[in-house]
Amino acid sequence: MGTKTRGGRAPEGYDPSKFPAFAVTVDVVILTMADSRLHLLLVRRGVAPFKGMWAIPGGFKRPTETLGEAAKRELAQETGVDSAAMLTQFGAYGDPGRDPRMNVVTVAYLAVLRDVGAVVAGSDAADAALVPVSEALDGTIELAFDHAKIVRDAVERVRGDLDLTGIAAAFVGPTFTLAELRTVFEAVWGVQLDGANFRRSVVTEEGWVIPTGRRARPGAPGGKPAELFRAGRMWKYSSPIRRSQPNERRKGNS
Amino acid sequence: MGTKTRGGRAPEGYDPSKFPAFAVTVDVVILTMADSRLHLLLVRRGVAPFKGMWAIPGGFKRPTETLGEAAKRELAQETGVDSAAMLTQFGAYGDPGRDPRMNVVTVAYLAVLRDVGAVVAGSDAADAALVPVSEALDGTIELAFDHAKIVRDAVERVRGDLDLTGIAAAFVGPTFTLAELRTVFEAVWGVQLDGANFRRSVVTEEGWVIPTGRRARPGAPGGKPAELFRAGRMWKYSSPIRRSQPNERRKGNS
DNA sequence: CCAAAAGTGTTATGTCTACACCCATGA
DNA sequence: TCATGGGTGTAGACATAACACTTTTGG
Repeated sequence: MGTKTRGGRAPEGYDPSKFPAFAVTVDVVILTMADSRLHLLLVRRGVAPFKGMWAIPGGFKRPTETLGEAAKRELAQETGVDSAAMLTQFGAYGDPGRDPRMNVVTVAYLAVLRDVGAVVAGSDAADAALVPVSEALDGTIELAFDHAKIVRDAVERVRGDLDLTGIAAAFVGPTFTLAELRTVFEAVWGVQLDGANFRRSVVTEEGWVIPTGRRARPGAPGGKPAELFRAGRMWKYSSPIRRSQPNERRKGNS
Repeated sequence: MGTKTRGGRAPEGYDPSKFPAFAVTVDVVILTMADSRLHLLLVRRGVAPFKGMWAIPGGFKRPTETLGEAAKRELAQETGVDSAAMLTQFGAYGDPGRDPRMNVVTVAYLAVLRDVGAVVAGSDAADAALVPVSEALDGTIELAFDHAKIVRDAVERVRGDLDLTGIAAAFVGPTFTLAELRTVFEAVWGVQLDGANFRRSVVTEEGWVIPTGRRARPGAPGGKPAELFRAGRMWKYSSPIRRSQPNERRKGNS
């Protein structure tokens, strides 16, 4: 950050000790899988503005905590989940007038959880709900503030990160079948994936999934018991232009 | 954003009208190519704290402008570049104590330009400099505040975005040779790329570069004149797990 | 003519897709 | 034993990396 710089040239009109005051909030987009679809945790606002409208959970940052700690605190308050849940900062929003009361800049985090369903069911159903993201994206559910845009950005982030980071594993349990993991990819990307090829991609690629010896029990209709895996380091860097590591360093060609 | 929500349950200890006040600043990491290496524009701080130390340009956000507008304004102030330069928000930083004077949250932007060299040379050389990013990353140049981390994050962002967005084109002129473009990839990724294969990747992939009929004049040592291209829409979504669009929708396999 | 850089051809190797087929289970 | 999903095999299509070769310039 830092006040205006550049020596004495071009004074900025800002005295470092007289800066415009902002409220800083942290909002958390909480995503989870339910019913094979991507869902979003929303809370109903109890106070003006936008009273009674759905919004993503959030609150003021405290001067004594980091942004990440604030996000973790909000997540724990809303869901009771205290763990090292996957929390990713993905954007800051500060348009003038986005909050009619005052100047607010919000820093948005993405949290990926499993089993939020139980959490929501356990809390007061009137003011917290798990809704399909599609309904938030297409406007079926109207959101307070600029939260519609924030949710759009969050979903875009998940789509892009899914195959580059281990974020997919956060949607499923500590151990999971490849069918479960595949469902995450299918829901987030909105496509159908071939189970056979998906398995090969994911088990071939180093560091994605680690087989536990165990197998899951099949569901009602039977079927071969699926292998159970746990998450690996999951890291992958794909790219249209391949990096080459030739024997001799080459420049250009010829 | 939004005050604490969730009906009347669990009052937060925060009155919406009595929020902690923060200064919000916008910092811009300005990257450019020089001497076939990735460079970074730094300014020397003229005021405490960190007086005399190098820092990335930045300044207070005004309540009447968006974060993006603030970044654009800072960029223009520092470089004179007013154009629709590639400006990407990539992070927010708000650790307590990151600014010893007050509570500051900064939103960081990445700007990619060409020809910053001329701009820097034109200004007072004592308080602005173009330095290789490697020197900022390895600590050869010590930066004020948490700017070292901000620069690291910016470079990481460019590395990831290079082949997914059109950001590479922002490093070169409105028209460019493929050798110039390749130099960007090589500098940012720190690799050597085969010129022949690079050309194929980039001209085959739809929407990356568009041939102008013209050719560049070869340099001193001669060589065939290179074709001049301009940037296309440049978009690409690569992924380790392929999306398939089968004739019939399939689920799983069998 | 020579060196240097741009651009094209070529080939072995690897990866991906689609789908056939086998396996293990519940009912 | 039948339906259902899990898991393996595989052939053709396609993409990639490495490098030989041709083209076009400056000196």
